[in-house]
Amino acid sequence: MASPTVENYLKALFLLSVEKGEVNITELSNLLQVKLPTANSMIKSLHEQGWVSYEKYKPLTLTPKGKKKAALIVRKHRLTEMYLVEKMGFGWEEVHEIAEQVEHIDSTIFFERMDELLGNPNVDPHGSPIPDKNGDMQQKVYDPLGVCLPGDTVKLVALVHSSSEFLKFLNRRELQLGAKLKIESIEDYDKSMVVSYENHSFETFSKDVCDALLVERLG
Amino acid sequence: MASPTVENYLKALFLLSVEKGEVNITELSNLLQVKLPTANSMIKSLHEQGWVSYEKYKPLTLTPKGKKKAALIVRKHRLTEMYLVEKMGFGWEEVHEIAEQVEHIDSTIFFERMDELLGNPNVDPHGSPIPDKNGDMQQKVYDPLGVCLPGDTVKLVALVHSSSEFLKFLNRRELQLGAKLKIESIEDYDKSMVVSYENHSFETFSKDVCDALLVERLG
DNA sequence: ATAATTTGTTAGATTAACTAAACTTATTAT
DNA sequence: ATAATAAGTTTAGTTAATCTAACAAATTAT
Ligand SMILES: [Mn+2]
Ligand SMILES: [Mn+2]
Ligand SMILES: [Mn+2]
Ligand SMILES: [Mn+2]
Repeated sequence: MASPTVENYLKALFLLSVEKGEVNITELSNLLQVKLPTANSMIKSLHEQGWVSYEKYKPLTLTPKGKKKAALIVRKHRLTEMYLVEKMGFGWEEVHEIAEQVEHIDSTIFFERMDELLGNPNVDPHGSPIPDKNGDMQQKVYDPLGVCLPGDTVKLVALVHSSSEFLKFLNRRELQLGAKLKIESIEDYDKSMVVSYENHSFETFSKDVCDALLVERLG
Repeated sequence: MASPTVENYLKALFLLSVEKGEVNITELSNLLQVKLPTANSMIKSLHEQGWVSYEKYKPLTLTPKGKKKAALIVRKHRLTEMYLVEKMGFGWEEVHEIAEQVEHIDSTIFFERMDELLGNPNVDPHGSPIPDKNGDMQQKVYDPLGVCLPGDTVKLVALVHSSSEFLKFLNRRELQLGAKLKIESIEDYDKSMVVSYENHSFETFSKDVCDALLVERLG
């Protein structure tokens, strides 16, 4: 059994390679909040154990075995977040911290029961995909709101990142996944957008926010 | 924050001192499945950190601080077991292993939400008391079925131990907490008892089993 | 092409949790 | 009272995970 520490490294490698492709040790050490030599020596050990492909001074990749292992941890994390929101009434900004711990629980039945009770969801409360039992994850490619045009009607389906600050920002504006947004106008100067949804008319979102909101075009 | 290892030591000390009063290091090391010197050096460290009162060659006791800490871990364990049974549909024989891990999760809101959703239970699925938020646990003193007499009618309220083998034994006989038992007769030779309950008439239980079933007298 | 900067590696140390082996103290049996 | 056994302690050593400091390689800027 891999330790929680090892599991966190594998998960970090997986998530970084999903968003970037290549992973270098500096990014990894930043994400995990450890010093570079710590990550370096852990990588050597992960390499020896067959989780990671590694050559000195080259970028890192997970082996197929490592990738599957990591995906199954991500699965546990995201199922947990979904369970916490759907069955225990937590807000989407509260669940990551808890899931960060629950993901290390070693119990097949526990996560299978969660999955059943949730009706086999394929996305988490932030719209991120949940890998299946084989560790296969299909990452859909969505447009950020930022690339849409005035007059477009879109549905909010996922987020680029899910920091609790960002989630609380969205909470304050009552913006949830599934919301239908209409783009009223775009400010040419700073690319901020004025949008309407539900009972919010003419909310203004900065470019930063727009680029973090992933949408599906409607109609 | 105490590590899971330290938490398991504190919990073990707490549970051993509830059932025996005094704790010696050998029992502790047996329960935790570590060698005697391992437990010995951990005890020195727990002593230095103020969790345990300790003098060489003397039995161990938790300090008030250690006792409270331990009780709150037991609280998390037992709330978890209750949640798994009541809200997730697990059998009482399946939950201990999972709770053994979940008890180490560091999240006030998580366990408070569990407690709420369960309606602030004060016993776990095996009838063991759940310490309150201050770490106070009132251990009720029940009679084992073994001390009852023919003709007595009693209610099963708790178990002396909850090994999954014992729980599966009870499952096979459809005997659950809350069941009303009538003692039909006692075999003088081996002190085994013939009891009736629900739609089970004349089940025979060995002395060992009778001593592990805690009951409340009725009528 | 050389220098400066960034990135990655190695060496040496620390702490937590564990072990086996040797030793000491306490308890029990003769 | 002495010997035997059980219980507890110490010593020396391992592995995992971390750190700081020093060094080396690769990349980027001049
Ligand atoms: Mn998360
Ligand atoms: Mn984690
Ligand atoms: Mn239990
Ligand atoms: Mn535990």
